[in-house]
Amino acid sequence: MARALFQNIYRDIQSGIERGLYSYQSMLLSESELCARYGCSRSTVRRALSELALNGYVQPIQGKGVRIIWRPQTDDRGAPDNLESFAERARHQGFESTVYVRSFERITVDERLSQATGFSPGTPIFVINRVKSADGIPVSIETSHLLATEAPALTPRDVEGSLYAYLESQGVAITTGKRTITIEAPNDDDQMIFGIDGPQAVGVIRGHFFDSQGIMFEYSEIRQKPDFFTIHETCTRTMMPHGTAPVSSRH
Amino acid sequence: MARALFQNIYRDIQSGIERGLYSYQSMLLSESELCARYGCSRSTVRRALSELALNGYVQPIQGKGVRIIWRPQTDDRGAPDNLESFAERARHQGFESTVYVRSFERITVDERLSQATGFSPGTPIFVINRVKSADGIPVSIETSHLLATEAPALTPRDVEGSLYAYLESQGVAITTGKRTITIEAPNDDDQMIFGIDGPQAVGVIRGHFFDSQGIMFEYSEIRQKPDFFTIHETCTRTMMPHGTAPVSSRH
DNA sequence: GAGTGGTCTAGACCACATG
DNA sequence: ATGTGGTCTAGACCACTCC
Repeated sequence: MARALFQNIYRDIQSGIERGLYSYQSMLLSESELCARYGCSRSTVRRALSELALNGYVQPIQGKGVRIIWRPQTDDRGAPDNLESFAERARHQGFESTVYVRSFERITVDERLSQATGFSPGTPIFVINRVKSADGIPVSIETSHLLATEAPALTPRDVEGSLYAYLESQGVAITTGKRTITIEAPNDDDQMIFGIDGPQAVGVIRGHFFDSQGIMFEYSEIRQKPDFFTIHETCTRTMMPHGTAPVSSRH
Repeated sequence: MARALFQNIYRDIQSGIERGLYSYQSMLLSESELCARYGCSRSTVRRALSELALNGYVQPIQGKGVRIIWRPQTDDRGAPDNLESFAERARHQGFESTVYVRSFERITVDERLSQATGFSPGTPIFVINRVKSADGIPVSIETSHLLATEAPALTPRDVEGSLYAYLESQGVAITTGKRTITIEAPNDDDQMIFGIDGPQAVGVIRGHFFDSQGIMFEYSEIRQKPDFFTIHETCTRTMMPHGTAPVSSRH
Protein backbone atom coordinates (compact mmCIF):
# COMPACT_ATOMS: atom_id res chain seq x y z
CA MET A 1 0.00 0.00 0.00
CA ALA A 2 0.97 3.59 -0.38
CA ARG A 3 2.93 5.06 2.45
CA ALA A 4 0.80 7.93 3.61
CA LEU A 5 -2.45 7.36 5.41
CA PHE A 6 -4.39 9.94 3.44
CA GLN A 7 -3.34 8.16 0.26
CA ASN A 8 -4.86 4.92 1.45
CA ILE A 9 -8.06 6.71 2.30
CA TYR A 10 -8.04 8.39 -1.10
CA ARG A 11 -7.57 5.10 -2.89
CA ASP A 12 -10.21 3.40 -0.81
CA ILE A 13 -12.87 6.01 -1.45
CA GLN A 14 -11.84 6.38 -5.08
CA SER A 15 -12.19 2.69 -5.75
CA GLY A 16 -15.50 2.69 -3.90
CA ILE A 17 -16.74 5.36 -6.26
CA GLU A 18 -15.39 3.73 -9.40
CA ARG A 19 -16.79 0.40 -8.34
CA GLY A 20 -20.22 1.91 -7.94
CA LEU A 21 -20.29 1.40 -4.20
CA TYR A 22 -21.08 5.08 -3.93
CA SER A 23 -23.28 6.20 -6.79
CA TYR A 24 -23.41 9.42 -8.79
CA GLN A 25 -25.18 12.19 -6.92
CA SER A 26 -25.33 10.28 -3.66
CA MET A 27 -23.76 11.50 -0.46
CA LEU A 28 -20.51 10.16 0.86
CA LEU A 29 -20.12 9.35 4.53
CA SER A 30 -19.61 12.51 6.55
CA GLU A 31 -16.14 13.57 7.58
CA SER A 32 -16.70 12.49 11.15
CA GLU A 33 -17.98 9.09 10.03
CA LEU A 34 -14.93 8.69 7.83
CA CYS A 35 -12.72 9.60 10.79
CA ALA A 36 -14.32 6.82 12.78
CA ARG A 37 -14.11 4.39 9.89
CA TYR A 38 -10.43 4.96 9.20
CA GLY A 39 -9.52 5.67 12.79
CA CYS A 40 -7.74 8.92 12.05
CA SER A 41 -8.10 12.62 12.59
CA ARG A 42 -10.29 14.93 10.60
CA SER A 43 -7.38 16.64 8.86
CA THR A 44 -6.26 13.39 7.35
CA VAL A 45 -9.71 12.60 6.05
CA ARG A 46 -10.00 16.12 4.69
CA ARG A 47 -6.67 15.80 2.92
CA ALA A 48 -7.98 12.77 1.07
CA LEU A 49 -11.30 14.44 0.32
CA SER A 50 -9.69 17.57 -1.06
CA GLU A 51 -7.68 15.54 -3.55
CA LEU A 52 -10.79 13.64 -4.54
CA ALA A 53 -12.55 16.95 -5.13
CA LEU A 54 -9.60 18.17 -7.17
CA ASN A 55 -9.90 15.17 -9.42
CA GLY A 56 -13.60 15.54 -9.96
CA TYR A 57 -14.74 12.61 -7.86
CA VAL A 58 -16.63 14.46 -5.18
CA GLN A 59 -17.84 17.88 -4.21
CA PRO A 60 -18.16 19.00 -0.61
CA ILE A 61 -21.19 21.13 0.22
CA GLN A 62 -21.07 23.13 3.38
CA GLY A 63 -23.68 22.22 5.92
CA LYS A 64 -24.84 19.22 3.91
CA GLY A 65 -22.17 16.72 3.10
CA VAL A 66 -19.97 15.44 0.33
CA ARG A 67 -21.61 14.61 -2.96
CA ILE A 68 -20.34 12.12 -5.51
CA ILE A 69 -20.07 13.73 -8.94
CA TRP A 70 -18.25 10.99 -10.79
CA ARG A 71 -19.95 8.57 -13.10
CA PRO A 72 -18.57 5.72 -15.13
CA GLN A 73 -20.11 6.67 -18.49
CA THR A 74 -18.79 10.17 -18.65
CA ASP A 75 -15.59 9.91 -16.73
CA ASP A 76 -14.65 6.55 -18.15
CA ARG A 77 -11.30 5.78 -16.79
CA GLY A 78 -11.22 8.05 -13.81
CA ALA A 79 -9.35 11.24 -13.35
CA PRO A 80 -6.51 11.55 -15.80
CA ASP A 81 -3.06 11.51 -14.44
CA ASN A 82 -2.06 14.78 -15.93
CA LEU A 83 1.54 13.85 -16.30
CA GLU A 84 1.19 10.37 -17.68
CA SER A 85 3.41 9.57 -20.62
CA PHE A 86 2.46 8.64 -24.13
CA ALA A 87 3.10 4.99 -23.45
CA GLU A 88 0.88 5.02 -20.40
CA ARG A 89 -1.83 6.86 -22.26
CA ALA A 90 -1.70 4.54 -25.24
CA ARG A 91 -1.78 1.52 -23.01
CA HIS A 92 -4.80 2.91 -21.21
CA GLN A 93 -6.55 3.12 -24.53
CA GLY A 94 -5.57 -0.35 -25.57
CA PHE A 95 -3.12 0.53 -28.33
CA GLU A 96 0.17 -1.07 -29.06
CA SER A 97 2.58 1.84 -29.07
CA THR A 98 5.89 2.05 -30.85
CA VAL A 99 8.53 4.71 -30.98
CA TYR A 100 10.91 5.53 -33.83
CA VAL A 101 13.86 7.79 -33.16
CA ARG A 102 14.39 10.11 -36.14
CA SER A 103 17.24 12.13 -34.75
CA PHE A 104 19.28 12.38 -31.63
CA GLU A 105 21.91 15.02 -31.02
CA ARG A 106 23.65 16.83 -28.28
CA ILE A 107 23.95 20.57 -28.68
CA THR A 108 24.39 23.78 -26.77
CA VAL A 109 21.54 26.23 -26.41
CA ASP A 110 22.03 29.42 -28.38
CA GLU A 111 20.23 32.71 -28.03
CA ARG A 112 17.45 31.85 -30.44
CA LEU A 113 16.77 28.43 -28.95
CA SER A 114 16.82 29.95 -25.52
CA GLN A 115 13.80 32.04 -26.40
CA ALA A 116 11.82 29.05 -27.59
CA THR A 117 12.78 26.57 -24.94
CA GLY A 118 13.36 28.57 -21.83
CA PHE A 119 16.83 27.10 -21.27
CA SER A 120 19.64 29.55 -20.65
CA PRO A 121 22.08 30.10 -23.53
CA GLY A 122 25.09 27.85 -23.18
CA THR A 123 23.19 25.02 -21.56
CA PRO A 124 24.06 21.59 -22.98
CA ILE A 125 20.98 19.71 -24.06
CA PHE A 126 19.87 16.69 -25.99
CA VAL A 127 17.52 17.30 -28.89
CA ILE A 128 15.52 14.23 -29.66
CA ASN A 129 13.02 13.82 -32.44
CA ARG A 130 10.74 10.83 -32.33
CA VAL A 131 7.66 9.55 -34.06
CA LYS A 132 5.18 7.63 -32.03
CA SER A 133 2.74 5.20 -33.52
CA ALA A 134 -0.31 3.46 -32.22
CA ASP A 135 -1.02 0.11 -33.84
CA GLY A 136 1.47 1.02 -36.56
CA ILE A 137 -0.07 4.36 -37.50
CA PRO A 138 2.03 7.46 -36.81
CA VAL A 139 0.07 9.61 -34.40
CA SER A 140 2.55 12.07 -33.02
CA ILE A 141 5.87 13.71 -33.68
CA GLU A 142 7.70 14.70 -30.56
CA THR A 143 10.72 16.92 -30.21
CA SER A 144 12.26 16.90 -26.77
CA HIS A 145 14.87 19.29 -25.52
CA LEU A 146 16.39 17.62 -22.54
CA LEU A 147 18.81 19.05 -20.02
CA ALA A 148 22.02 17.06 -20.62
CA THR A 149 23.10 17.16 -17.01
CA GLU A 150 19.90 15.44 -16.04
CA ALA A 151 20.77 12.30 -18.01
CA PRO A 152 24.44 12.52 -18.99
CA ALA A 153 24.67 8.99 -20.34
CA LEU A 154 21.60 9.14 -22.52
CA THR A 155 21.81 7.17 -25.77
CA PRO A 156 19.41 6.88 -28.71
CA ARG A 157 18.52 3.42 -27.51
CA ASP A 158 17.30 4.77 -24.19
CA VAL A 159 14.64 6.86 -25.87
CA GLU A 160 13.24 4.05 -27.99
CA GLY A 161 10.92 3.29 -25.15
CA SER A 162 9.37 5.75 -22.78
CA LEU A 163 11.60 8.73 -22.10
CA TYR A 164 9.97 9.26 -18.76
CA ALA A 165 10.41 5.66 -17.76
CA TYR A 166 14.12 6.02 -18.46
CA LEU A 167 14.37 9.25 -16.53
CA GLU A 168 12.58 7.81 -13.56
CA SER A 169 14.94 4.84 -13.63
CA GLN A 170 17.74 7.40 -13.38
CA GLY A 171 16.15 8.96 -10.35
CA VAL A 172 14.60 11.93 -12.12
CA ALA A 173 11.05 12.57 -11.02
CA ILE A 174 8.83 14.72 -13.16
CA THR A 175 6.90 16.85 -10.77
CA THR A 176 5.39 19.86 -12.46
CA GLY A 177 4.47 20.50 -16.05
CA LYS A 178 3.21 23.59 -17.80
CA ARG A 179 1.60 23.00 -21.14
CA THR A 180 0.18 25.07 -23.93
CA ILE A 181 -2.17 23.49 -26.42
CA THR A 182 -2.86 24.95 -29.84
CA ILE A 183 -4.10 23.92 -33.25
CA GLU A 184 -1.80 24.66 -36.13
CA ALA A 185 -1.38 24.09 -39.82
CA PRO A 186 0.69 21.03 -40.63
CA ASN A 187 4.32 21.63 -41.56
CA ASP A 188 6.33 19.59 -44.04
CA ASP A 189 7.25 17.02 -41.44
CA ASP A 190 3.66 16.58 -40.43
CA GLN A 191 2.51 16.08 -44.01
CA MET A 192 5.26 13.65 -44.76
CA ILE A 193 4.66 11.53 -41.70
CA PHE A 194 0.93 11.77 -41.27
CA GLY A 195 0.33 11.60 -45.03
CA ILE A 196 -0.67 14.19 -47.60
CA ASP A 197 -4.28 13.13 -47.62
CA GLY A 198 -4.14 13.27 -43.90
CA PRO A 199 -5.15 15.91 -41.47
CA GLN A 200 -5.54 19.55 -42.39
CA ALA A 201 -4.45 20.60 -38.95
CA VAL A 202 -2.47 19.20 -36.07
CA GLY A 203 -2.70 19.58 -32.35
CA VAL A 204 0.43 20.99 -30.80
CA ILE A 205 1.32 20.62 -27.17
CA ARG A 206 4.31 22.57 -25.96
CA GLY A 207 5.43 21.91 -22.46
CA HIS A 208 7.95 22.90 -19.84
CA PHE A 209 8.66 20.21 -17.30
CA PHE A 210 10.27 20.48 -13.90
CA ASP A 211 11.91 17.80 -11.80
CA SER A 212 11.57 17.29 -8.08
CA GLN A 213 14.27 19.88 -7.50
CA GLY A 214 12.32 22.54 -9.32
CA ILE A 215 14.77 22.49 -12.22
CA MET A 216 13.35 22.76 -15.71
CA PHE A 217 14.77 19.72 -17.43
CA GLU A 218 12.64 19.37 -20.53
CA TYR A 219 11.00 21.45 -23.17
CA SER A 220 8.98 19.41 -25.57
CA GLU A 221 6.85 20.00 -28.61
CA ILE A 222 4.38 17.32 -29.53
CA ARG A 223 2.58 17.52 -32.84
CA GLN A 224 -0.34 15.23 -32.85
CA LYS A 225 -2.64 13.77 -35.46
CA PRO A 226 -6.14 15.13 -34.81
CA ASP A 227 -7.93 11.79 -34.61
CA PHE A 228 -5.62 10.80 -31.81
CA PHE A 229 -5.75 14.10 -30.06
CA THR A 230 -7.83 14.02 -26.92
CA ILE A 231 -7.26 15.79 -23.68
CA HIS A 232 -9.29 15.40 -20.54
CA GLU A 233 -9.31 18.06 -17.89
CA THR A 234 -10.90 18.44 -14.53
CA CYS A 235 -10.99 21.91 -13.10
CA THR A 236 -12.15 23.17 -9.79
CA ARG A 237 -12.81 26.73 -8.91
CA THR A 238 -10.44 27.26 -6.08
CA MET A 239 -10.98 29.78 -3.40
CA MET A 240 -8.39 32.02 -4.96
CA PRO A 241 -10.00 35.06 -6.56
CA HIS A 242 -7.99 36.63 -9.33
CA GLY A 243 -9.83 39.68 -10.58
CA THR A 244 -7.79 42.33 -8.85
CA ALA A 245 -4.32 41.62 -10.07
CA PRO A 246 -3.39 43.46 -13.23
CA VAL A 247 -2.82 41.17 -16.15
CA SER A 248 -0.34 41.26 -18.95
CA SER A 249 -0.49 39.15 -22.02
CA ARG A 250 1.28 38.62 -25.27
CA HIS A 251 -1.35 37.00 -27.42
CA MET B 1 -9.33 41.55 1.24
CA ALA B 2 -10.32 37.98 0.83
CA ARG B 3 -11.89 36.41 3.83
CA ALA B 4 -9.65 33.49 4.60
CA LEU B 5 -6.18 34.00 5.98
CA PHE B 6 -4.53 31.47 3.70
CA GLN B 7 -5.97 33.35 0.75
CA ASN B 8 -4.29 36.55 1.79
CA ILE B 9 -1.01 34.74 2.17
CA TYR B 10 -1.48 33.14 -1.24
CA ARG B 11 -2.16 36.49 -2.86
CA ASP B 12 0.73 38.13 -1.12
CA ILE B 13 3.26 35.53 -2.17
CA GLN B 14 1.76 35.28 -5.64
CA SER B 15 2.06 38.97 -6.26
CA GLY B 16 5.57 38.91 -4.86
CA ILE B 17 6.49 36.30 -7.43
CA GLU B 18 4.75 38.01 -10.32
CA ARG B 19 6.29 41.32 -9.37
CA GLY B 20 9.74 39.78 -9.44
CA LEU B 21 10.32 40.18 -5.75
CA TYR B 22 11.10 36.50 -5.70
CA SER B 23 12.87 35.46 -8.85
CA TYR B 24 12.75 32.31 -10.95
CA GLN B 25 14.74 29.47 -9.39
CA SER B 26 15.32 31.29 -6.13
CA MET B 27 14.18 29.98 -2.79
CA LEU B 28 11.14 31.31 -1.01
CA LEU B 29 11.24 32.01 2.70
CA SER B 30 10.97 28.79 4.68
CA GLU B 31 7.67 27.73 6.14
CA SER B 32 8.70 28.70 9.63
CA GLU B 33 9.82 32.13 8.45
CA LEU B 34 6.52 32.59 6.68
CA CYS B 35 4.72 31.61 9.88
CA ALA B 36 6.58 34.33 11.72
CA ARG B 37 6.00 36.83 8.96
CA TYR B 38 2.27 36.29 8.75
CA GLY B 39 1.81 35.48 12.40
CA CYS B 40 -0.04 32.25 11.82
CA SER B 41 0.36 28.54 12.21
CA ARG B 42 2.27 26.30 9.89
CA SER B 43 -0.85 24.63 8.50
CA THR B 44 -2.16 27.91 7.23
CA VAL B 45 1.09 28.73 5.50
CA ARG B 46 1.17 25.25 4.04
CA ARG B 47 -2.35 25.61 2.73
CA ALA B 48 -1.29 28.70 0.80
CA LEU B 49 1.90 27.05 -0.42
CA SER B 50 0.11 23.97 -1.65
CA GLU B 51 -2.21 26.07 -3.79
CA LEU B 52 0.76 27.98 -5.15
CA ALA B 53 2.40 24.68 -6.06
CA LEU B 54 -0.80 23.52 -7.73
CA ASN B 55 -0.79 26.59 -9.92
CA GLY B 56 2.81 26.23 -10.96
CA TYR B 57 4.25 29.11 -8.97
CA VAL B 58 6.35 27.17 -6.60
CA GLN B 59 7.78 23.75 -5.89
CA PRO B 60 8.56 22.49 -2.40
CA ILE B 61 11.67 20.33 -2.04
CA GLN B 62 11.93 18.24 1.05
CA GLY B 63 14.85 19.09 3.25
CA LYS B 64 15.77 22.14 1.19
CA GLY B 65 13.04 24.66 0.82
CA VAL B 66 10.50 26.03 -1.60
CA ARG B 67 11.70 26.97 -5.06
CA ILE B 68 10.10 29.51 -7.34
CA ILE B 69 9.38 27.98 -10.75
CA TRP B 70 7.34 30.78 -12.26
CA ARG B 71 8.73 33.26 -14.71
CA PRO B 72 7.12 36.17 -16.47
CA GLN B 73 8.19 35.32 -20.03
CA THR B 74 6.82 31.82 -20.08
CA ASP B 75 3.91 32.03 -17.73
CA ASP B 76 2.79 35.47 -18.78
CA ARG B 77 -0.52 36.00 -17.18
CA GLY B 78 -0.11 33.92 -14.08
CA ALA B 79 -1.97 30.84 -13.11
CA PRO B 80 -5.06 30.36 -15.19
CA ASP B 81 -8.27 30.31 -13.32
CA ASN B 82 -9.36 27.13 -14.92
CA LEU B 83 -12.99 28.01 -14.95
CA GLU B 84 -12.83 31.52 -16.26
CA SER B 85 -15.40 32.40 -18.86
CA PHE B 86 -14.93 33.44 -22.45
CA ALA B 87 -15.49 37.09 -21.57
CA GLU B 88 -12.88 36.96 -18.83
CA ARG B 89 -10.45 35.19 -21.10
CA ALA B 90 -10.98 37.62 -23.95
CA ARG B 91 -10.62 40.57 -21.65
CA HIS B 92 -7.41 39.11 -20.31
CA GLN B 93 -6.07 39.03 -23.81
CA GLY B 94 -7.17 42.53 -24.64
CA PHE B 95 -9.94 41.74 -27.10
CA GLU B 96 -13.31 43.33 -27.36
CA SER B 97 -15.68 40.41 -27.15
CA THR B 98 -19.18 40.25 -28.49
CA VAL B 99 -21.84 37.57 -28.36
CA TYR B 100 -24.55 36.83 -30.90
CA VAL B 101 -27.39 34.55 -29.91
CA ARG B 102 -28.31 32.34 -32.88
CA SER B 103 -30.95 30.27 -31.19
CA PHE B 104 -32.57 29.90 -27.83
CA GLU B 105 -35.09 27.24 -26.96
CA ARG B 106 -36.47 25.33 -24.07
CA ILE B 107 -36.83 21.61 -24.54
CA THR B 108 -37.01 18.34 -22.68
CA VAL B 109 -34.13 15.90 -22.79
CA ASP B 110 -34.89 12.75 -24.77
CA GLU B 111 -33.07 9.46 -24.76
CA ARG B 112 -30.62 10.41 -27.48
CA LEU B 113 -29.75 13.80 -26.01
CA SER B 114 -29.36 12.17 -22.63
CA GLN B 115 -26.47 10.11 -23.97
CA ALA B 116 -24.68 13.13 -25.32
CA THR B 117 -25.27 15.54 -22.50
CA GLY B 118 -25.45 13.44 -19.41
CA PHE B 119 -28.80 14.89 -18.33
CA SER B 120 -31.51 12.41 -17.41
CA PRO B 121 -34.30 11.95 -19.96
CA GLY B 122 -37.26 14.16 -19.17
CA THR B 123 -35.15 16.95 -17.73
CA PRO B 124 -36.20 20.40 -18.92
CA ILE B 125 -33.26 22.34 -20.33
CA PHE B 126 -32.43 25.43 -22.31
CA VAL B 127 -30.48 24.90 -25.49
CA ILE B 128 -28.59 28.01 -26.43
CA ASN B 129 -26.47 28.51 -29.50
CA ARG B 130 -24.20 31.49 -29.59
CA VAL B 131 -21.38 32.84 -31.70
CA LYS B 132 -18.64 34.69 -29.92
CA SER B 133 -16.41 37.18 -31.63
CA ALA B 134 -13.23 38.91 -30.69
CA ASP B 135 -12.73 42.30 -32.30
CA GLY B 136 -15.55 41.48 -34.70
CA ILE B 137 -14.15 38.17 -35.94
CA PRO B 138 -16.13 35.05 -35.07
CA VAL B 139 -13.88 32.81 -33.03
CA SER B 140 -16.16 30.31 -31.41
CA ILE B 141 -19.54 28.67 -31.67
CA GLU B 142 -20.94 27.58 -28.37
CA THR B 143 -23.89 25.34 -27.70
CA SER B 144 -24.97 25.25 -24.08
CA HIS B 145 -27.39 22.81 -22.57
CA LEU B 146 -28.50 24.39 -19.37
CA LEU B 147 -30.60 22.89 -16.60
CA ALA B 148 -33.82 24.89 -16.72
CA THR B 149 -34.44 24.67 -13.00
CA GLU B 150 -31.13 26.37 -12.41
CA ALA B 151 -32.25 29.58 -14.15
CA PRO B 152 -36.02 29.38 -14.64
CA ALA B 153 -36.43 32.94 -15.84
CA LEU B 154 -33.66 32.86 -18.42
CA THR B 155 -34.29 34.93 -21.54
CA PRO B 156 -32.29 35.32 -24.76
CA ARG B 157 -31.25 38.72 -23.59
CA ASP B 158 -29.61 37.29 -20.50
CA VAL B 159 -27.20 35.24 -22.57
CA GLU B 160 -26.08 38.11 -24.78
CA GLY B 161 -23.41 38.81 -22.25
CA SER B 162 -21.57 36.29 -20.19
CA LEU B 163 -23.70 33.30 -19.31
CA TYR B 164 -21.64 32.67 -16.23
CA ALA B 165 -21.95 36.24 -15.06
CA TYR B 166 -25.72 35.90 -15.29
CA LEU B 167 -25.72 32.60 -13.44
CA GLU B 168 -23.55 33.97 -10.68
CA SER B 169 -25.88 36.94 -10.35
CA GLN B 170 -28.63 34.35 -9.82
CA GLY B 171 -26.67 32.69 -7.07
CA VAL B 172 -25.37 29.79 -9.13
CA ALA B 173 -21.71 29.13 -8.53
CA ILE B 174 -19.80 27.05 -11.02
CA THR B 175 -17.56 24.86 -8.97
CA THR B 176 -16.30 21.90 -10.93
CA GLY B 177 -15.86 21.35 -14.64
CA LYS B 178 -14.84 18.31 -16.62
CA ARG B 179 -13.68 19.02 -20.12
CA THR B 180 -12.63 17.04 -23.13
CA ILE B 181 -10.63 18.69 -25.86
CA THR B 182 -10.41 17.34 -29.38
CA ILE B 183 -9.61 18.48 -32.88
CA GLU B 184 -12.27 17.82 -35.45
CA ALA B 185 -13.16 18.51 -39.05
CA PRO B 186 -15.32 21.59 -39.48
CA ASN B 187 -19.03 21.00 -39.93
CA ASP B 188 -21.36 23.12 -42.06
CA ASP B 189 -21.96 25.60 -39.29
CA ASP B 190 -18.25 26.02 -38.74
CA GLN B 191 -17.56 26.62 -42.42
CA MET B 192 -20.39 29.09 -42.72
CA ILE B 193 -19.39 31.09 -39.71
CA PHE B 194 -15.63 30.85 -39.76
CA GLY B 195 -15.53 31.11 -43.57
CA ILE B 196 -14.83 28.56 -46.28
CA ASP B 197 -11.28 29.68 -46.80
CA GLY B 198 -10.87 29.45 -43.12
CA PRO B 199 -9.57 26.72 -40.93
CA GLN B 200 -9.40 23.10 -41.99
CA ALA B 201 -10.01 21.97 -38.46
CA VAL B 202 -11.60 23.30 -35.33
CA GLY B 203 -10.89 22.80 -31.67
CA VAL B 204 -13.78 21.33 -29.77
CA ILE B 205 -14.19 21.58 -26.04
CA ARG B 206 -16.98 19.58 -24.51
CA GLY B 207 -17.66 20.13 -20.87
CA HIS B 208 -19.82 19.06 -17.98
CA PHE B 209 -20.18 21.66 -15.28
CA PHE B 210 -21.32 21.31 -11.73
CA ASP B 211 -22.67 23.93 -9.34
CA SER B 212 -21.84 24.33 -5.68
CA GLN B 213 -24.47 21.72 -4.83
CA GLY B 214 -22.77 19.12 -6.97
CA ILE B 215 -25.59 19.24 -9.52
CA MET B 216 -24.61 19.08 -13.16
CA PHE B 217 -26.24 22.15 -14.60
CA GLU B 218 -24.54 22.60 -17.94
CA TYR B 219 -23.27 20.59 -20.82
CA SER B 220 -21.57 22.71 -23.41
CA GLU B 221 -19.86 22.22 -26.72
CA ILE B 222 -17.52 24.94 -27.86
CA ARG B 223 -16.18 24.85 -31.39
CA GLN B 224 -13.27 27.16 -31.73
CA LYS B 225 -11.36 28.70 -34.61
CA PRO B 226 -7.81 27.34 -34.49
CA ASP B 227 -6.02 30.68 -34.44
CA PHE B 228 -7.92 31.57 -31.32
CA PHE B 229 -7.56 28.21 -29.74
CA THR B 230 -5.06 28.22 -26.92
CA ILE B 231 -5.21 26.32 -23.70
CA HIS B 232 -2.77 26.63 -20.85
CA GLU B 233 -2.40 23.91 -18.31
CA THR B 234 -0.41 23.41 -15.19
CA CYS B 235 -0.14 19.90 -13.86
CA THR B 236 1.46 18.59 -10.75
CA ARG B 237 2.25 15.03 -9.96
CA THR B 238 0.51 14.55 -6.70
CA MET B 239 1.41 11.98 -4.16
CA MET B 240 -1.30 9.67 -5.40
CA PRO B 241 0.31 6.68 -7.05
CA HIS B 242 -1.66 5.32 -9.97
CA GLY B 243 -0.64 1.82 -10.87
CA THR B 244 -4.29 0.93 -10.80
CA ALA B 245 -5.79 4.35 -10.95
CA PRO B 246 -4.84 7.91 -11.45
CA VAL B 247 -4.32 11.27 -10.02
CA SER B 248 -4.52 14.99 -10.18
CA SER B 249 -4.30 19.34 -11.18
CA ARG B 250 -5.23 20.48 -11.52
CA HIS B 251 -5.26 23.94 -13.78
C1' DG C 1 -30.16 22.53 18.30
C1' DA C 2 -27.64 19.10 16.01
C1' DG C 3 -24.94 17.98 12.24
C1' DT C 4 -22.19 19.31 8.34
C1' DG C 5 -18.15 21.25 6.03
C1' DG C 6 -14.43 25.52 6.31
C1' DT C 7 -10.72 27.54 8.80
C1' DC C 8 -7.12 27.65 12.14
C1' DT C 9 -3.99 26.43 16.07
C1' DA C 10 -0.12 24.20 18.69
C1' DG C 11 2.33 20.58 18.89
C1' DA C 12 4.34 16.09 17.55
C1' DC C 13 7.13 12.84 14.84
C1' DC C 14 9.22 11.58 10.46
C1' DA C 15 12.28 11.80 6.13
C1' DC C 16 15.50 14.30 3.92
C1' DA C 17 19.44 17.70 2.99
C1' DT C 18 23.37 20.20 4.53
C1' DG C 19 26.91 21.32 7.43
C1' DA D 1 23.05 18.47 14.80
C1' DT D 2 20.14 21.63 12.70
C1' DG D 3 16.86 23.12 9.51
C1' DT D 4 13.76 21.94 5.92
C1' DG D 5 9.42 20.09 4.15
C1' DG D 6 5.75 15.80 4.83
C1' DT D 7 2.39 13.73 7.74
C1' DC D 8 -0.70 13.53 11.52
C1' DT D 9 -3.28 14.61 15.88
C1' DA D 10 -6.74 16.76 19.05
C1' DG D 11 -9.17 20.36 19.65
C1' DA D 12 -11.32 24.90 18.71
C1' DC D 13 -14.49 28.18 16.51
C1' DC D 14 -17.20 29.57 12.54
C1' DA D 15 -20.89 29.41 8.74
C1' DC D 16 -24.17 26.87 6.89
C1' DT D 17 -28.30 23.50 6.40
C1' DC D 18 -32.06 21.15 8.14
C1' DC D 19 -35.39 19.85 11.50
